[in-house]
Formats: sequence, structure tokens, C-alpha cells
Amino acid sequence: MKTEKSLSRRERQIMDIVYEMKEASALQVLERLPAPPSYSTVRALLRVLEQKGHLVHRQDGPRYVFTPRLPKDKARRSALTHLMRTFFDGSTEDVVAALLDISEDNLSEDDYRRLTELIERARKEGR
Amino acid sequence: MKTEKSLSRRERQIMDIVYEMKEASALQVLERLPAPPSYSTVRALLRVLEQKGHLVHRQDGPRYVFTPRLPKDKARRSALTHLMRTFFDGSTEDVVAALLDISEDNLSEDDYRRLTELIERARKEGR
DNA sequence: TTTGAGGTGCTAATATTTTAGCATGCTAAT
DNA sequence: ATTAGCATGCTAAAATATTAGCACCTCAAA
Repeated sequence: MKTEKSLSRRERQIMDIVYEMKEASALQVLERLPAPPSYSTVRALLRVLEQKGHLVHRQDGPRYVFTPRLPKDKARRSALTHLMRTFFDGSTEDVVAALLDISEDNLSEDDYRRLTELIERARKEGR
Repeated sequence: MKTEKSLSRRERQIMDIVYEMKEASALQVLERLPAPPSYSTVRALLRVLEQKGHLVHRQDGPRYVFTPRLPKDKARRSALTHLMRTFFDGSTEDVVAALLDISEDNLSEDDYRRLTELIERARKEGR
């Protein structure tokens, strides 16, 4: 059972929502879908995603709650690697630059300090 | 004319290829598509993407060469913002941490120095 | 000037995705 | 015990996406 890569449009939208929320019921997904279809449709799609191995569900009282099957770290790594290659020529530096540009207004003095620390630590560990 | 149209599976694959290559002909796209369809199919998809406003083409000798309509910075920003929200709870720090983890082996002493500089500069500009 | 290689546009068939509807089961309130 | 609310599973229609095929054009080589 492999983690097949190719998601359809709606499937991807749903996976993004579930990743962002960590876990979600059909109703929660529905509420967040753009141009939302019927409740019934959302459930069908969730079923498909589980079938394909992208989601698992657990019973929570009367309803199903879905979570990604792939552990968060794996998913992050994979998404970040792909983005870095696709949009940044694989350049770590370019990603960080863009990231700082985006985040600029929301970073405190403390945040900057922590970022520097992060790099310093990686540098030391990295040899 | 909006760019906020959602892409189908193949469309996304193709856009990723074009972004990565900066520009590409139908043949170049075909060569890089997983489970590649016919040449004819690729051309049809490229036409659709241009129709939808995601790509533009120019004539290069006998053939069309396609490029993204959205400037690279815009696309990067948008993709990175989305990824940060979806997988990292919007945390800049978490993204950088994951990035360092991924890149670890490929970073030189100089790279680390440059990363630190980047942050230092952003810190100074950011107030 | 004919031929073949390598492009293009357009169209229509096929496959997949997306959708809604219907039957059913459980639980809590009347 | 009946009913209303809210969940599920399954099925099949409708909408989109994906695909390949055909006709044609241009250029360069034989």
C-alpha cells in the first residue's frame, strides 16, 4: 500500500484542510471548502481518500474524524522539498529570504534571535 | 482576469515543470511528465493552461515556448504562504527548522554564514 | 518538386472526478 | 413506541479532465 502522489483538485483541497486542522469531520471539511458541494459529496470524497490511503478515520461519538495517514514530519518534508525544487531552484537560502520577506511584519526581536540560534545549532551539528 | 483558478492533476504537474524549468516546450514537458501521455495530449493541456491564464507562450523558431504568466516572486510567495499555513501552523521558525533539517548535508560553512546574515539584515530592516 | 520531420489547431472519444440522492441505523426526546 | 436529527454506505448520473487522432502548415534535404 503506497502513498500515491496524484491527488485530484478536490482531493487536494480536502487534504490541505485536514493537514491544517490536524483532524476534521466531514462537516468541518465542508465548511472550509471553497464553492462547497453537498455534505454527501464531501463524505464520498473522504471515503475515496481513505480508500487511496491518504486518510484514516476514527470514530468520535456518532461521527468519523479523519486524520492524515502520513505522519506530519514526512508530509512537511515532502511538501517543502518539492516547493524548494519547483520554485527556488533548490536553494535553501532563497527560501529563507522569501520566508523572511513574507514574515517580516510578524517577527519580534525574540523571533529573530531564535532563528539565528536555529542556524547556529544546525551549523554545529552539521559537521 | 484572475489567476486564482484551481488546477487539475495534470495541469498542476505541468505548471510545476514549467516553474522549475522557467520555460518549456511541449516536448520538454512531455519528457518530464510521470506516466507521460501522448505529445498531442500535452499540447492540448498546454493550450488549456494558456486559455485559463496560467501560461503564456512565445514563438521560438518553429515551436512554442511556454512560461508562467504570474511573475516568479508572486508565485513563490503564494506557494510558500500556503505551505506555511497548511503544514507549519504559520510558524516561520518551524519552516526554517524543517528547511535546515532537509538541507543539512548540503550546506557549507559559507552558506550558514549567509543565512545568518540574511536574518540579521531582515531584523535591522524590520523596524 | 517531392518527401519527411516536426511543428500547430481542432475535435471527439474515453476515463476520472465530482456530485447528489436514497436507504438505513442509532440515539434521544416526546 | 414513534419520531426527528444526524450520522453512515452505496450507487449512479453529470461534469470535467484527459487523451489520441486527424488535417494541415512550413522548412530543409534529396
